[in-house]
Amino acid sequence: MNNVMNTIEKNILSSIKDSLLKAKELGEIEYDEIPDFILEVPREKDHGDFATNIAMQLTKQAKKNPRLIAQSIIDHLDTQGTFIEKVEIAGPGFINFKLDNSWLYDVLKDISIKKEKYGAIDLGKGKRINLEFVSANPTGPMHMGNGRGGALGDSLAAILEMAGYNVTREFYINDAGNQIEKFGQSLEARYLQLFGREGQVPEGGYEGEDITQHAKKFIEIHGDSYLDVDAHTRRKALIDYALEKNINQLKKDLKDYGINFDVWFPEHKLHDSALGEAMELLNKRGQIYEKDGAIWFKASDFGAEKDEVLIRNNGFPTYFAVDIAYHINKLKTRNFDLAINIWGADHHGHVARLKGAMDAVGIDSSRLEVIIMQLVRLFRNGEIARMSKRKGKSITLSDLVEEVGRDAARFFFNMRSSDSHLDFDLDLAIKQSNENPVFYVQYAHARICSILRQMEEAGLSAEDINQANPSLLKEEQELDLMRKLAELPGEIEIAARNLEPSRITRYVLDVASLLHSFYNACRVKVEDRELMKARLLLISSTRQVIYNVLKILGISAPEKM
RNA sequence: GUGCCCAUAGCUCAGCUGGAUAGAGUGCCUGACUACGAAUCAGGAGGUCGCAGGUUCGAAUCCUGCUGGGCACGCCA
Repeated sequence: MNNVMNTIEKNILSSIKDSLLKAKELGEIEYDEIPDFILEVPREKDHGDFATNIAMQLTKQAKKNPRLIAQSIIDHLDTQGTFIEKVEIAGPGFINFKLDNSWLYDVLKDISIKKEKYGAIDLGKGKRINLEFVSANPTGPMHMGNGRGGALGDSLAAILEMAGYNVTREFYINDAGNQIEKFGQSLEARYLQLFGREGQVPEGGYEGEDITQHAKKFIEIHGDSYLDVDAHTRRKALIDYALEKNINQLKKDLKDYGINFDVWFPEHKLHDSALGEAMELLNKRGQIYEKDGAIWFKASDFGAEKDEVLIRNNGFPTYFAVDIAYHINKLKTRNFDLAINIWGADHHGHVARLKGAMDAVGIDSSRLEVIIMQLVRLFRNGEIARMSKRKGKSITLSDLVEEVGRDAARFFFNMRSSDSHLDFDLDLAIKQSNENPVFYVQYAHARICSILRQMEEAGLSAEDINQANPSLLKEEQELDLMRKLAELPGEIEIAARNLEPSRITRYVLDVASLLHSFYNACRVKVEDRELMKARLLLISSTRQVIYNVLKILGISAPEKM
């Protein structure tokens, strides 16, 4: 999908390259290869619409002052058929391109045609991505880390889809293994205790009130019928009951949070055959050995710090072994082009060995991307809040959504880049004022909708607006706003390449800010009917861009507030 | 002790593969509603980019060392 800005960049780049060739033929600039250089939108408006550092990058090869090189390039630059109006040398040797404003008018047309699709690019070319995120343990409720991971993952999925990838949102259900064992033992302990029998929550087990609640509810259904059966049967019944309830609760909480997964992948599926096949594969390739009664993977041969146990001396597989089988399933069995995992910082030590394991079984580990997300701290009254005041226990994701709302929660979690620690200010998130950035953006959207509603009073239809003449828009605030709207496809590309949704959050804040500036500087409802139509087209396009971005972020775009 | 992440305005953070005078929000100060939503806008003050070296036309950005904080180093997940 081509877009206005992209086309212009391509044209300027090819003009520069043509000019360089001519300069070379004339002996003005010597070079073997064109070095890497940048064509960017400069931060300073005085530096034009686009700028390049090509002349500075050529100094070494050309052995010439960059400003002289820049002059040669400009001398031979063919600007026919481009929007370039003026070219200047600036600073140490930048070449600044000032464009005719008419390119911005094309952007408005582009938006009015593409609508919800404006911003879409074909970077991904339909490549299949498996994006696994949240994957909270089904042994209890979700916490802040799951909230951040959920917001990050879902928005990243939307960005990648916008960038032309085919994305599967996946949740891995840890419904097997050691922690489920502990879960069962904890449930059993409470079950027995409720009948006055001896019961002990195991070391590292689950002490939370929710475990007791499960046991009580279980008793309401099954009474004492599991009191005198063997422990294995009793635990299995308790686990089956509580796990299903917890998983259903996870699904409900995530849905309330605006996240819908395509695949819920249960760990127990891997224990049938995938795990054995993975072990066999590693064995055939000579990547495992036995020591102290356990089976080890030679992870240190593949960039990890040390070797890792796959099968414990009690015969049970480790989490790591199952994870290897899971990622073989993703990248080989299901053959995704790329698997992206979002993990909390406390799992970062796992990255090198899992990538190593992929290489060891012959899967290119660059097909596995792990986003490490730093931890979240909640603040209330300027202090770290760990406990819910009302419930007296740790604050869950559903507590947070209940308190601040889904929009604020998702916006705040996507305001910071994933590798920076996130301080979540609860007081700010619930504030319905100008201090709260999520309201700032939503207000811009509602404000536009309000004006558009009044459009009919002026006897104008959406049709009339789309036929408006944008070249009437000449005010500084109008041009600035249009320039920003033009950047959306480029922002999507950078966010997709860097796997960084927070970039989009900041972008939409900029759009809202420029809209408000425009609004305060220019009236939309003016006497001049043609100008009014053009301005309506501008705000209607702005509304579309805000809407598209908020949709990516999973945040509502209210028409009234 | 070893590895990974972080350190930029009073506070919370941007700064895309090295580029021009380091930006935004918030807080503080001064202004703007008889006009489309003031949940808004315009302006001002506020910096040794943790410290010290190095690489080069150019470093907040890359390299090395140090300081301070987070996380991880288990036959847990």
